Amino acid sequence: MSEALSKREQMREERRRQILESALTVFSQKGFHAANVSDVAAHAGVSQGTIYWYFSSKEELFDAAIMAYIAGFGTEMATMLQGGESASERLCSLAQSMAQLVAGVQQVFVAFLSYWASSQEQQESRQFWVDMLHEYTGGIVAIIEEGIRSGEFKQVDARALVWAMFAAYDGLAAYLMFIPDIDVESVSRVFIETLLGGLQTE
Amino acid sequence: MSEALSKREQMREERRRQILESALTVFSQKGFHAANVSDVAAHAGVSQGTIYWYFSSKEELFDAAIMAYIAGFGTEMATMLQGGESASERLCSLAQSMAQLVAGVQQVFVAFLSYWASSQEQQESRQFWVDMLHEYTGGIVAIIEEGIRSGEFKQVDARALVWAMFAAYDGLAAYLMFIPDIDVESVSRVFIETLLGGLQTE
Amino acid sequence: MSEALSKREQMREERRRQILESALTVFSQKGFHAANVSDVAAHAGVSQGTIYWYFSSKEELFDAAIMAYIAGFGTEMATMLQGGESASERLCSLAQSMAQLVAGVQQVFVAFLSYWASSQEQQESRQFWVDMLHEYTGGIVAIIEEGIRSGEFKQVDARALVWAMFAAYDGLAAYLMFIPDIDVESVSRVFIETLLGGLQTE
Amino acid sequence: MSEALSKREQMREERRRQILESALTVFSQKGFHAANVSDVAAHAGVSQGTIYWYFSSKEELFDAAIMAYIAGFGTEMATMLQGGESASERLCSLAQSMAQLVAGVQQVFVAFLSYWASSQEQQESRQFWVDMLHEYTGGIVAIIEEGIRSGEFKQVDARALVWAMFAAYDGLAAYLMFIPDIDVESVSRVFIETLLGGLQTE
DNA sequence: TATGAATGAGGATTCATTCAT
DNA sequence: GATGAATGAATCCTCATTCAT
Repeated sequence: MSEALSKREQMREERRRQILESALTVFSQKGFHAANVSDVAAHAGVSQGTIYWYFSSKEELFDAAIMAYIAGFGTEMATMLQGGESASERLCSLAQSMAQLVAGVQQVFVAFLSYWASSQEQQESRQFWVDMLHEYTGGIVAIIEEGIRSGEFKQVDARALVWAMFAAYDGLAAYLMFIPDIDVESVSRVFIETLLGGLQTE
Repeated sequence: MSEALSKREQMREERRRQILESALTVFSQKGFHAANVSDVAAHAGVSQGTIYWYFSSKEELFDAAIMAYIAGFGTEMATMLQGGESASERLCSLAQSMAQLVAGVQQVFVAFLSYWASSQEQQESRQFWVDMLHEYTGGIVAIIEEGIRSGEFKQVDARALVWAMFAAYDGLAAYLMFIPDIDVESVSRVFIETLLGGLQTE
Repeated sequence: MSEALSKREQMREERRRQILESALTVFSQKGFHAANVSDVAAHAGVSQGTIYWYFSSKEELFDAAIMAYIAGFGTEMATMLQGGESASERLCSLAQSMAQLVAGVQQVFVAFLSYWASSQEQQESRQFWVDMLHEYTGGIVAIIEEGIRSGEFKQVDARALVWAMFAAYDGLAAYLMFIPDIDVESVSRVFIETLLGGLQTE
Repeated sequence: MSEALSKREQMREERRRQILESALTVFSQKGFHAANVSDVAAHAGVSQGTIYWYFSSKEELFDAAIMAYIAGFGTEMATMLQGGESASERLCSLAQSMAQLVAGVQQVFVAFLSYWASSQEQQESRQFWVDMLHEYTGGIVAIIEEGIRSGEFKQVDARALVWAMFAAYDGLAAYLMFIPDIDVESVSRVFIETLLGGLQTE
């Protein structure tokens, strides 16, 4: 009995994941407004009614999809922060990882930017993302401050600098959408080298 | 006769501008999809039909509004590039100006992004925007290369660096939409100082 | 003064005719509903406003165009009725003329059929057309009755037969719209010969 | 299961038929352009959205309605061709049937004509209608040619004559729209008798 | 007179959501 | 649980008509 139930729940969970994946794909491709619930349903291979059995509205579906995406993103971020010995090296390897991420992120990023931009209300996913962003940047701020403490880096407002860094990568993601010939990797390299040059003492 | 004509044309031009302004405002606030043509009409104080007398579709209206905005942007850009003597000083003053612009740009930027993301076709406005971006960045690339030639700056890929710079400001614009407590000015200062630190010889 | 006035009136009359011609063309090509007043204006080389200076509504314009057309049609009809000596010969030559007319009439015929069909009210042009039809058929009824009196034709309900004849030609006009490969002339010949065969005594 | 399914499909088919019937009625009364989708929906007792669940556009709805109508027409036609022994008798009984049909057909015929006249593109329904017309006329052509072979009729271009016959009935249908006092039955009788008189040998 | 601009009601279509089965 | 069908509000756009110049 309990096994039968858990089987059911597994299936339910599986369906949910399947729908969320489709939602992310479709919403990323078309944006929140241009994508239809029926598109998501078709992509997931279920009926529209089913979508509403799992999610109470298009908004909720979008929020859930974004949040699942961001959450999955967390582990990647954690890995990134581990590479290298010195603060400089760690920043370098981080920059490389972020450059690689950019291509995958771009459409999702734009999709939920436009979603948030168009609605006045505070969505759950918005706060979730802000929290995540704080957490992620927090890790890098820590690295820089470590570098400062160890004398490797000059005295700077680490948090401010990290905002700029992150913004640069997200901005690049956006640029890529309409200027596909930007070579993100080399831009990233020049960028981080110059920043490090300005950070390092001496 | 010619005066009467020019009067008409003046009024026509005036109306057009008035509609474009309203369009920019409304589209920026709500995004392309969430904004209605009737919203724009109401904001401009004209009927919906009038909108269609001046623009053949919602898309064209949006395109025109964005293009007018970007074009008007050009003069500001030109002014920015004039401040300061050395390349470093000029970059500094530019950064300050851009930081101030960011707040104003943010919504337009996101509106444009989401519009562009949702439509597969190549709009006129896309190329226009890309050209403008190239033109604007071109000015700054020139400054940096000047700095390199004069020995003030190290040898770097100026264009790549400028992409990163611009992306950082546009990314900040996007961040501002959901993290309003970012102090753009101080972020900008730290950012540009660090970059300059890495750029300058010695 | 009076000359100036009459000049004006001439110009006015000329304009009117010009608009009516364009109206007939445009309405015939697209039908009443699918054609726009602006189409007619463009075709006539005047502004929309001008149309409304000469005609108070789209309906009135259509009515006027149709009535002018039908009226112009009258003279052609009169000529047709003159050819030939015997009643048979006259019917024959008439049939030939009508066959030639069919191609030109077809679109106009359909245009005002659909116009009348879609509106419950009695338009002026409708009655006008009915009157004309009665007049024209009257001429042919007279020919047949003459043939009957002279012993050339059998005793038949001439009016009924003429309705059928006319209907056949208008029906052919309609058929031509979607079956362009009908050879109207030969159909007409066979048709009239057979009818005459049935009409003639012995 | 299969029963449940077929029940659904039955209902679906039923709804479709119901909408098609309403469409035919409404379009025939007002013509394609003057009739609104909402009129059809109201007449069918469904919402506008439902119409679009079954048909993808107003055009397709119209096409489907006309095609269903014409197809249903086929059986009537087949019956008509069976009455009588000699070719003459069969043509006579056919003529009577057609005279009766005319009243019912008239509005549909005009609706279709005006629809087709106003759209340049080749619709599916056009070819369908042409094919049907060929098929229907084909049956009568066969009767006449039979009559010719058996010596009952003179040697004539049967196809041409049949076009004229059909055109006469469709033309009468059109005339009925604005000259309701035509006595179709007597017109038809005189018409066919005269034609037969011309056809028959001796 | 004639024009071009403005109006706004009306209409086709879409789509998030609900519901009966 | 799941589905397909149904809903109807919302939206873009058209176009006959009017108006200021």
